[in-house]
Amino acid sequence: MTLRIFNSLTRRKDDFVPLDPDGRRVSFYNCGPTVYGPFHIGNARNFVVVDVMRRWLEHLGYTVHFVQNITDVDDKIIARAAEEGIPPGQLAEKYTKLFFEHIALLGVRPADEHPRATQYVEPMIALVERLIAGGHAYASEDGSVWFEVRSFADYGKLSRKNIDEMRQGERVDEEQQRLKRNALDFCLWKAAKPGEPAWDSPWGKGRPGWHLECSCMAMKCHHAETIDIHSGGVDLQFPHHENEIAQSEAATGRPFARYWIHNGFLNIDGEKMSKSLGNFKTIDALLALYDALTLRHFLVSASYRRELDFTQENLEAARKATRRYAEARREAARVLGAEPAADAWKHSARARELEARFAEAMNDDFNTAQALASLFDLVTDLNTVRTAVERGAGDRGELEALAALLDLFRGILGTTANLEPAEEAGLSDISGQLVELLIDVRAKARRAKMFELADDIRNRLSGMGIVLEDSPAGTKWKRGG
RNA sequence: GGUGCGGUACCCAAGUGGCCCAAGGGGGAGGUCUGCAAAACCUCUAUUCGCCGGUUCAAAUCCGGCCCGCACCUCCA
Repeated sequence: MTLRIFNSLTRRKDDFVPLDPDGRRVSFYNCGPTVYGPFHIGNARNFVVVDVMRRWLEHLGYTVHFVQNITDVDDKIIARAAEEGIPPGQLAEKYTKLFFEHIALLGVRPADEHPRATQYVEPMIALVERLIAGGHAYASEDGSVWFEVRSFADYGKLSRKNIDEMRQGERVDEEQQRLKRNALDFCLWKAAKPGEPAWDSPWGKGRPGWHLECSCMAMKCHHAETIDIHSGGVDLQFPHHENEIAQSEAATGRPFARYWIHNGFLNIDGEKMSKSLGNFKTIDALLALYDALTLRHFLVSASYRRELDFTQENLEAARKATRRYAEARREAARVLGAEPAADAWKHSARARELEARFAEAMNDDFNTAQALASLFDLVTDLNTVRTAVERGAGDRGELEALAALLDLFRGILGTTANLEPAEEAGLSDISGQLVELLIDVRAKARRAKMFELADDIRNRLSGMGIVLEDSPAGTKWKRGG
């Protein structure tokens, strides 16, 4: 069973075979954030789905070298810094820090490397010189350097755009048009205006163009001119990734990336979420409404290529779905008393069957939506076996196996217990003790068949957000409901 | 104008030639358990996959036409 990846370059699901002769090492590059503000849940979708892909590749036994850049110098950063009255570098630093904090809240692991554009200016300049030497780029009178699109025959191969059919001249900067030979030519090196962050270059003071960074850092960090996987949102397909291909391949004469992965947009109430539309939701704002497990589950509940609509109803459904497996796992832990061995699932035929279904789904272009079907079937079995064990009739080994398998699935999707809301938290020690006291009083009332009193206690606690659940083993309580 | 994506039950969402009278989640209905609830479990909730034709022994899946919605061609994950 091999992994198949939908490759934007071929528009097919291609078998995944890494370039590494041993077939073990995988070079993976994801376009990271431009740190001019906090990222939003739409950006988070990319970070999360790519995190899941990375985890799956590792699960399959690959050694993944995962690189995600941080664009810490760019027009928007400069503009925003001016608004806030602080140096651009300081603004970038602030939001870089916030980026790491926010991905951590969503359970997204940091990349193996997070190169920053400002640390790679030297090799970027070298790349520009190489392109000029090869006749693919030219400097304009202001000290900027442009990539000459018509010099690269394959231009448009990723986004299937034909240079002649594009709406040339529409919405273009007039000043830039004057400097460029062709409207589609894009900036490799941008001449600095006074006061802007700038580096010395053969063309004068300036800063690297956005597209250039990714080409340069992808090749540098992977020590290769061809990498295995390159990913980003669909909106980056054109022009960003198209331009990356053009400048990289024009320079090296080799394929730049072998598998191009593009995730679909996250809409909000049916409309595209974006920073420019201003309808975005940041992670900290969202975490006040939904727990991290819910957000992450929601983001993996549909296949990554599809559009996903962020609505209150959808999030509420996701929240309930996560409670289903979180609760099941907690109950299993309670009954088991000890953590199962990580590979305990291998001892159960049923678990192996569920694992095979999960793997089949994930190998089919990271189909997390379908993988979840296997996860939920597992949850049903887990609950059934757990109930049986509680009644002294079930197979403990089976319970351990299923619990271990649930951990495995959640580990791959990243919908792990550490993202769960702390349901029993939020009450001070004394309040918790008072709840216990009321439960004891109620138990006595029930034994005395004083059901009216018992129900009154339960109802009033429920009114305070404390839910009681009776079972043969005693009464449990939790917050919410 | 060009290039793509999508339309599957009340909602979300897999499935892209026979395993599909269509997975899974949410919601709803009934049941088991329970003093009653809750939770859990069981059953039911699309003979049908935007519409119309066609190909095929066989189509949600392929082809053609049409109707809707969305994105990209400009910074954007």
